Amino acid sequence: MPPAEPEPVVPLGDLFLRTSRQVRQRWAASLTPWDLAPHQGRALRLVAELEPVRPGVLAEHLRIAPRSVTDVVDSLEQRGFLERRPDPGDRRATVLHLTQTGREVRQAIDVSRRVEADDFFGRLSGRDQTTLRRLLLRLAAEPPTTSDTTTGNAATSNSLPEGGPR
Amino acid sequence: MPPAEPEPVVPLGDLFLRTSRQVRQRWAASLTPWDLAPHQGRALRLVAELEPVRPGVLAEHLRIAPRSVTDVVDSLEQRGFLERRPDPGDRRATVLHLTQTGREVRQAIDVSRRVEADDFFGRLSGRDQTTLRRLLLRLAAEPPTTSDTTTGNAATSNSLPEGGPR
DNA sequence: GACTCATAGTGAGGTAACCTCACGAAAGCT
DNA sequence: AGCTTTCGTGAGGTTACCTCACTATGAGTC
Repeated sequence: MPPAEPEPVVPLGDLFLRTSRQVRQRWAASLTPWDLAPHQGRALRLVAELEPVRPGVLAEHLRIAPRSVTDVVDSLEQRGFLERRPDPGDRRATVLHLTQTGREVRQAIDVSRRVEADDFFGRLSGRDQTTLRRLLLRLAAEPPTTSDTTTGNAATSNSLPEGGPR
Repeated sequence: MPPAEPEPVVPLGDLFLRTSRQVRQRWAASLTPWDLAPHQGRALRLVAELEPVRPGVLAEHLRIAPRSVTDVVDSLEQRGFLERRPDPGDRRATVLHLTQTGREVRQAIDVSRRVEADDFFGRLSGRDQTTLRRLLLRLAAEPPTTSDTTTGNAATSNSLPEGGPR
């Protein structure tokens, strides 16, 4: 037999990324009615989740530099989705609160998002969805080993202070 | 107990995105030895795949505007990974070819990439990997619904001409 | 209570990856 | 021949990030 089949098997990683792009597209689509960028959506959700939260903490959760959070918060505050209040316990600090509008929008997005997800993953049977969840949980679970390349920095869970190479 | 539990079950979409972030991180890591950005890696791979390819076509595959391809190509040409040659059949046009270096780098990245993927997905049993592939294939398969613009293009959806809302 | 050092948020200014618009050169149609 | 389209790119804009430097405050030490 001559040379083996070219084996056009798509590598798992490629497949995964290709699929995730669709998921991201849908998530972005859930935001368009409010004309929000994905990163704003993420911030909104996090603020809702951590409700009285300081910008610095938000920065950690978003994995961006504190300075960048200022901008995101600016944009959301300007839109009336959240507001800055002085932190009663520390006069250097600020705490972020959702406004009523912000809360409503957040919820509406959440619904739309869930609808999108159900639609997308609904193409799998219930059993398959459960399986997928199990597999993903296992993959997402542990910050995998090291296999570190560039300067022994903590690879995967890279906290924000490092200005990662973009 | 009146109000039901908040059900802290992570939505599938979230889980998926969270996992995909790790995959992307690894893919980016495969590129750092050559100091390439992900979008450069993608371009390199595509050029290798379509070998004598015109910038415009590359733009479609990358789903970015033709003008943006010029920049990407500039950067890769400057690094000596590919070169522009006049298109013999159309003197307005240009065709892109990988250089020898480009070809080598492309291949090295490919290997590194596969290693990363194996490492990551290796946390699943062989059976589970097969299952995952099956599920992903089903999800990635058909660009569900949505009005198709350019007839049955294999593309996921949105071809480039639309400047998406950013 | 004053000294020192760390921390919170932000102004100034930079970069990278995109974008649109406009344009010259060549191609294609009639 | 003209008219229209297509190819790639110059010019200039936007966005989402970044670092550095700074003020105001807090916390620890004497």
